[in-house]
Amino acid sequence: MKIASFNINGIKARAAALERWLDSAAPDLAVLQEIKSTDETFPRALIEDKGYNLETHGQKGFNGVAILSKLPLEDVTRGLPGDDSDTQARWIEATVSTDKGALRVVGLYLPNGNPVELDDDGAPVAGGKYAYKLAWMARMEARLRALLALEMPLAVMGDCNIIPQAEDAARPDAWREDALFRLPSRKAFRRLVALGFTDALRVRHPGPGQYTFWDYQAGAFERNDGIRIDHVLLNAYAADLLRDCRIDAETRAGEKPSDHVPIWAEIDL
DNA sequence: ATGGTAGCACGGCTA
Repeated sequence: MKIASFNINGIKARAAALERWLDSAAPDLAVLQEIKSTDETFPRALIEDKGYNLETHGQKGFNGVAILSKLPLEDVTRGLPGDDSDTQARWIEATVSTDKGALRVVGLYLPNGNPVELDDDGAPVAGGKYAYKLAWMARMEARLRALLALEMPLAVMGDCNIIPQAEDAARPDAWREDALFRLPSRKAFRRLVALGFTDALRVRHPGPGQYTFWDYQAGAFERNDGIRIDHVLLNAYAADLLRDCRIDAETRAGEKPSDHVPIWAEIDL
């Protein structure tokens, strides 16, 4: 089973690019981020006409996540628990089953967190975007603990808005104070991974220079000024089934591309 | 310190 994650940066603007990728990569399941669409206005036919089931968790204008799958999507849940006042659509879950077993899948769009606002003591300013990012990651930890307790294969995939290590950026020094790379962000992410996850790309293809995002501005892609922020995290049950993991970087060179590219994993299920 | 690009939706926010 080939599972993938792709931040498409607007489903309406990305119809052609998404279609090209679905036809060439042919994932069995994919989580999408930044659909920037409500559930009602999502162009479902684009995906359903290719034989995929589709579940969306949308929002007008911003954010929004979705899961598409050739297998039926079971036990679908929407939203990250832990804060009823949070209206941002950044989390969706579903289960798929084959004759070999079942897989629980999380599709997530972790908050960017910029601009970083700190008080005089260096603490994140309450109500600011950076405080929201860290609080969201604390809620994510609680949900991941509950999912790990299911003791079944689990894939947590999406735009994590975290550069895990210096080797995951072409110019790490340019990101030192950024919400994607500053030390408290990396520590919070490391804490999540340490709950019991494997970074699928890192174990299959270790080393620097593997990016999933290049800014639209200042010719970042042409200069290969990229960062690795889209991740496939597998619990031990799923990591035991991992065959391969790759980044489809060539999609960034296509017509009207997203600023992110897909990452996929082949799982023996 | 600023500006550079893109999406949504048509003004300004988000990234």
